[in-house]
Amino acid sequence: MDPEAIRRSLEGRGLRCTAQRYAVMAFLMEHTGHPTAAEIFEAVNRADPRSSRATTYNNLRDLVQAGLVREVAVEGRAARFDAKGMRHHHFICDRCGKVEDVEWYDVPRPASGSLGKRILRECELIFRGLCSKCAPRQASR
Amino acid sequence: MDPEAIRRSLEGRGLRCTAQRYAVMAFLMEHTGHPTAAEIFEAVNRADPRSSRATTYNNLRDLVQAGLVREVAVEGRAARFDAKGMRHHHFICDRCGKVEDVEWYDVPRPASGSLGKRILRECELIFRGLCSKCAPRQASR
DNA sequence: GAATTATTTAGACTATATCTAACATGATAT
DNA sequence: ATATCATGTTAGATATAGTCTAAATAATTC
Repeated sequence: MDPEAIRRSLEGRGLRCTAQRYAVMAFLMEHTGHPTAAEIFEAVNRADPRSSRATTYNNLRDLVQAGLVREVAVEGRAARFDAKGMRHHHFICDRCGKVEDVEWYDVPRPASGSLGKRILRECELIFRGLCSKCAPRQASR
Repeated sequence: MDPEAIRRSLEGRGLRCTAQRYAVMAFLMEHTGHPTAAEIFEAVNRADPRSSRATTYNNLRDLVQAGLVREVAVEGRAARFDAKGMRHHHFICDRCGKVEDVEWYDVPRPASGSLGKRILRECELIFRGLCSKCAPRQASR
């Protein structure tokens, strides 16, 4: 992943490219497995530069606000993050909570009448069920 | 709402119809505004029977597992619940976090190839943006 | 390089949810 | 009816996830 590209995408959104912020963004781009904030914090701190927990959360918040990162809320579990690269939908495993990407396809928008005065920003599709690891186990219970 | 119908739906799922559990279910059926666990706990305790916090959470978990209640995870906020009555999609306000229902319409399923060995249970659509209350305010910032 | 602004930090704090172990209740069998 | 047993409830402790604060540091601008 090109470091300059990351720097540019941060600065293009009005965010300074600090070592800590860069580390969060780079980690998300290299690890597409939807890590939690805690996992990102740990990963970033395995090597220099160090980053405090507050900074990791701050940077995740900033990156989400800037539209570079997506947060996926998972019921009863910590939020998970991914860099907004290629568009995709999400599959969440009922059993282990894993979040996986599902190939993108267009989703029909709701009739404008049912939205009223609301302003629609985005439309996401979430599939639920059992991931390929959990499916066999569940079947045998 | 018919108390007998609630009792039957609980027992049909192997859950005893206790006063506390009934209260949670009845509250959710009467209040379609997606309350949080804390709100449900408070509401149930405004009148008899009393219910502890743990019981409220236990019952919500049981009801979700039984498929009678849906949990909607909202980023950075407490989970919200609704009785699974009529099928609907959800609209979540970026600004105030409110969860609103959007009229149901069918969503095309993913190509079976992109699901692999996963077992698909359901498919939900989440719209994001600004609710009708927040839309005007945001425009003027 | 001084001033300004954004960012980072450790640790306290808040919010949300789960766990524990004792007790109560409802269902079943005798 | 009463004993038995599984299910449900409870208060409070504990865990987990995330935010806040105020001081220190780093980046940017003048």
